Amino acid sequence: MVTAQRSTGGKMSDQRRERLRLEISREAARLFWEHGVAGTSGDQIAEAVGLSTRTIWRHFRSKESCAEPIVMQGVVTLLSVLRTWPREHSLEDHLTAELNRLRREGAPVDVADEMLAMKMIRLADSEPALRTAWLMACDRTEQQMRAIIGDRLGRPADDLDVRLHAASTAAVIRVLDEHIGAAYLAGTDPAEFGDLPELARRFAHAIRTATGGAVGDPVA
Amino acid sequence: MVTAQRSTGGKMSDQRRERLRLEISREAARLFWEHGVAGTSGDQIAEAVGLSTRTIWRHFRSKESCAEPIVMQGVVTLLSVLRTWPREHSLEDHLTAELNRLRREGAPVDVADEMLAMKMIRLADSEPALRTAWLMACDRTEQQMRAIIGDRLGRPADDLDVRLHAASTAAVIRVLDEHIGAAYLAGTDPAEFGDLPELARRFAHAIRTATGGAVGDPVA
DNA sequence: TGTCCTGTGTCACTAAGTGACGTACTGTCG
DNA sequence: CGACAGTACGTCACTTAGTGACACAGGACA
Repeated sequence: MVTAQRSTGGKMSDQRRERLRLEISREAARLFWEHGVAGTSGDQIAEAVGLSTRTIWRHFRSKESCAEPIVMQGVVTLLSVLRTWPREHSLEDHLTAELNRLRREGAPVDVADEMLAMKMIRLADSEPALRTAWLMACDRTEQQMRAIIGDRLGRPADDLDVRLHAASTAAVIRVLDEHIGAAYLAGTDPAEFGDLPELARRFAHAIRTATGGAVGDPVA
Repeated sequence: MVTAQRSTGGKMSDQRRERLRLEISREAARLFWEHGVAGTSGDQIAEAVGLSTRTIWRHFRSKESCAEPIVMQGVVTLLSVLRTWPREHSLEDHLTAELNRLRREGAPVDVADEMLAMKMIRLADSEPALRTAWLMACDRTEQQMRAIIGDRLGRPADDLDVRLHAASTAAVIRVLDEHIGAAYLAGTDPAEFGDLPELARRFAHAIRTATGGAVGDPVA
């Protein structure tokens, strides 16, 4: 009976674990933003989230890494949209349609979380510790892009070309995220980014360029 | 005591500072490889390089970051070659010519350092702490690529397109480095990578693809 | 009900990293 | 040459990130 996954056992589900990590991350990010990373202790994070300090270290390997889940929230939407990209659609069409649909039906991630993510990325400019967290989050993005692109190109995820395309794709997503987040926090008119089709077009164009056109078109 | 030649002036020159950081990094990397990161203490690094532990923390903000300089040695050659890329040459031609010239005249970086760099990148697969160091080194690569590409395209280094191209370029350099390093450490025949023109061609092609052709051709 | 199993709290402990202060060396000005 | 200024380094006390060990609570399952 080892084969079937014990979904409802005494063991904490992965989903629940992720939710807890996200909750810790939220409080940590808030404190980081208010008092800086150096000015925030593990004890403070633990107290803010209502857990013992020991439990914090059971869920995160370091203080900086507490920021990773919330920082990932800045790209999970895009990632989940890419994961459902049908082979017969172009990148532009799919992104536009899905982002529009999400806007209508309500985004899966909290707006406050996205704000926190932007703040962390902003803070990463001056705090090397947070920069590592952001880069690690982008690294995980890249891993997922390998699966998505590998699947789309009909090649293994560890194929060299797939890895190259995934790395470039993750890189441009990161840069666009940094750019948009910085502009947003700087007070640029949100309407400028509110135009979903334009936003989708920019992401799609950047990804298409970064992969030399290998990722973007419909595939047979 | 290390008592390295501190010949010039009251203030330590940036070059001397970098040399010292590299020396510390070498010992740290060697210890990380032999005993793992967790199995290496700051005291051990200090003793190995002949400095006090306090001085180690004056030069590095954390234990993991001690690996950054040596890990950077894996890309400094390529970076320095790219920095001297004349506008009227194609990427392929310049890379081939320069890498050949370096091979003839003797490489600027120690072979042992490159081996250590590969080992660190390898170790980064299993040690998250080292992965952050590797990613931070790649991040610095990206900063330098912004200057190189911005200069070549005749646009400011913080231009969005320049940043996108730089990010993609740094990403493919990273992936190729990981790929070649892993193969090398796995015992693949070095002759396979010893073919400089072929290696240069692969890097050039990857960069050209990752920038949609914007980086690679001669410019007027 | 009793027995696993797992997540968490408590406490003692190791080690990463910092602050403060003293010292030795080096170049500079008189 | 000698006093001065600046900087890198050593020493030591100290804070805090992070771990190991063990006990306890609560839910699943017989």
